[in-house]
Amino acid sequence: MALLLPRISKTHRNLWKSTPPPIIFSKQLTGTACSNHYASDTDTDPSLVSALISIFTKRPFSPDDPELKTLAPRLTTKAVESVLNGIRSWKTAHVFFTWAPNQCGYTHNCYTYNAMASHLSRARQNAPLRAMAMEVVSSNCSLTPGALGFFLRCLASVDLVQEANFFFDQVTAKGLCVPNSYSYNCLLEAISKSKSNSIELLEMRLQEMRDSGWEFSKHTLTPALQVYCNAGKFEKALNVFNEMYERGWVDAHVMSILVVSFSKWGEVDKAFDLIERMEDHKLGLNEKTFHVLIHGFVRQSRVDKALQLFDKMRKSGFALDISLYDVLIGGLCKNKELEKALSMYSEMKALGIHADAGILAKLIPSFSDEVEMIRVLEEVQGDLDEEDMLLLCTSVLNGLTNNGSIDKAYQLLQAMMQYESDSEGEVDKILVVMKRVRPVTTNFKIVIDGLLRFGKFDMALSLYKDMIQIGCKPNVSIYNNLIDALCNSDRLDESYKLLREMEQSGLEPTHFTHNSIFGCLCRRQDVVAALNLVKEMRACGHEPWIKYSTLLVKQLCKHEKVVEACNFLDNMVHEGFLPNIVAYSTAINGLVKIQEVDRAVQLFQDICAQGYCPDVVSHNILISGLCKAKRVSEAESLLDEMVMKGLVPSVVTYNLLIDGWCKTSHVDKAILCLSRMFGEDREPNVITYTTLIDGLFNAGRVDDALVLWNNMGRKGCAPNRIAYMALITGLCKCGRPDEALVYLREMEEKEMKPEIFVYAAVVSARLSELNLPRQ
DNA sequence: TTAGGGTTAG
Repeated sequence: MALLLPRISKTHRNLWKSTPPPIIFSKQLTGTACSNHYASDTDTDPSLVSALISIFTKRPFSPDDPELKTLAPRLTTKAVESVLNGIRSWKTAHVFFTWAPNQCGYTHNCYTYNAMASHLSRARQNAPLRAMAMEVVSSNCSLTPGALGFFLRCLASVDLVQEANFFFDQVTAKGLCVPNSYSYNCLLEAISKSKSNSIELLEMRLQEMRDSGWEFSKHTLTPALQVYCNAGKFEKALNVFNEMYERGWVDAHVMSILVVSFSKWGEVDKAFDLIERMEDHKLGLNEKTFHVLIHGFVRQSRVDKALQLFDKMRKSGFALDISLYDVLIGGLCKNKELEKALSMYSEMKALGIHADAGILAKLIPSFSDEVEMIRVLEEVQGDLDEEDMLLLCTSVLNGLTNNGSIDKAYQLLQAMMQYESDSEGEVDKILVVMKRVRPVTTNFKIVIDGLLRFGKFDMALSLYKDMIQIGCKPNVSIYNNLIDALCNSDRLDESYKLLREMEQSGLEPTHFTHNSIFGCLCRRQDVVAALNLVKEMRACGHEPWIKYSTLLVKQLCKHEKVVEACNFLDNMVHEGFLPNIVAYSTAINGLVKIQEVDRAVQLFQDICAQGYCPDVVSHNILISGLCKAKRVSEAESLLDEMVMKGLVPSVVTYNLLIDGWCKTSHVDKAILCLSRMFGEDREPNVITYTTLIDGLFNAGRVDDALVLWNNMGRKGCAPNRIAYMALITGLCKCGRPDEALVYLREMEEKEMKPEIFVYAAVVSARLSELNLPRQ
């Protein structure tokens, strides 16, 4: 392709460089190009042009108008161009444009094509524009590079980017045009408007330009920057920007491309910073960019910056329209900044901008009381159609439900259900308004959800039945919420009934539906039903939530049904749902709790062999079991094993061992364990200290216990109720009731309530001191 | 709308 392009002399190139193309379509472009080309034409006869315009715009238009026959022989391309530019309607222009080449001796040229193309692109008439591009090529119409650029811009302005590329290639291949850098820049601008990633195409065209000796200008690099920004290619975009910066080509348009891109990339602060730097250089954003940025900032949940931008826009004197208020009020409502939203609403009213249903729907839930919400609805109802009224009614129902006025919402929905019924004699005006709107599924969902939130399950169920009654179909979400709420109150039969109704109505249960019921069965410890449901879930490809499986295991273990718990886990494996380490740890803990330590160890080893990697908590559970069984040395070996595996023992791990050593009368080993904690940089907690203090008292080492108590305080570890109770009972056990009493008072001063046995210990110790003779 | 659960002291 590049071979078709002639080498251009340096002076010629510089000419193009010094006259950059205008950014926006301009009549001047068409005019200038035309007058140059048709310098030899006789001047257009104004009477001919006005006569043609008059005939073609006259209603009814008749192609057989005798005057046309006399005018036809005088037709020139220049006249056709003037007529096309003088007609307002694209359709009329098209009729004239089609009529002209049927006249003897007349053929369109590139300027008449462009005049028509301009009409079609402004009217967004893509199909005829596309057809015209093909016609230009097939009719072998020559184009100047400027005319080619203009046509490309027409195509690009209606997103016919592929067509623009194809057209460019066709006219160059057929030799109808020798494109220059301007034509290329127009093509690049078209490419930069493409919605799809067009980096490859851009780079290909840039290479073609280089190969043909065309110099790059601001108008070459601006679309390049746009393409890289659109594709999120930061590095490449930065390179282009730097080049533009060095050449002094950065202008407000270039900056706007960057600002909008930063906004799209979520870098709102950077975008804002850039805007402020633009202001320092007296570069302003245009109205469209302000709009794009305000919408973009709100989309990025940065209403703060959007508001600041809105303020700048206001100060720059731009018109503030409803769409801006809409997006800002929407953003503020979403952020729960209701006061600000309402103040924007007042501001827009003061400016004489009428809020539409969309804005009102966003605002209604911000009103604090139901009277106000309902008043807005009553006020605007005369001006709105049914669709808008439905939007507002939905918003009112939402607002009432969120405000806790669920009964009012229920009452209004009941009124909507009496759609178009007789309202004569109705006292409550709002009910009359509501009866004019037919309720839809969303309305039922809002009120049913509200009722469920307030625990009014029976009302919710009855509303569900009502909606079916009036022919409104419940959706998945309504079924899920009803089923979940019923399951949470253990109303299992009704949940199953709804599940079946859901399936019969053609709706597929989701994993949430199934898991609601699965959770209920697990809470009930109904292993058989749970496994049956799991089979059903497997058929649907739904995975049972592990938290419920674990819950079932825990419940079974709590009731000493550890064997059943283990069997359940085996069955889950059989169904293809592998329990995780947490579920297994729960079962291991169950075994520990019924003193089946060997079986606990066995299960632990089994799952290790299956490839599970028990974590710190799983190890702690086993260590706790071994300690309780007084197999503390084995427990300590397990600690070493953990470390070898790369696990970092937790405070709980050490606490368990300290307790183990204390309870087996090896307090010194427990103290060693505490030192090990310090060595490992593991901060002991109140449980560590309490455990050891209790151990020291039991070993009769009162002073050591008291030293540790004081150390604990010094280390900033505040004793809690259990720690105090251990200290007091410990002192009593060691025959120091007076000191015990001091700490008991201290404990009471801190408003910690001791258990009865603490008082009993003090009393008992006191009595021992008295050494009363046995009766 | 939806997960993540299991271990320690008197």
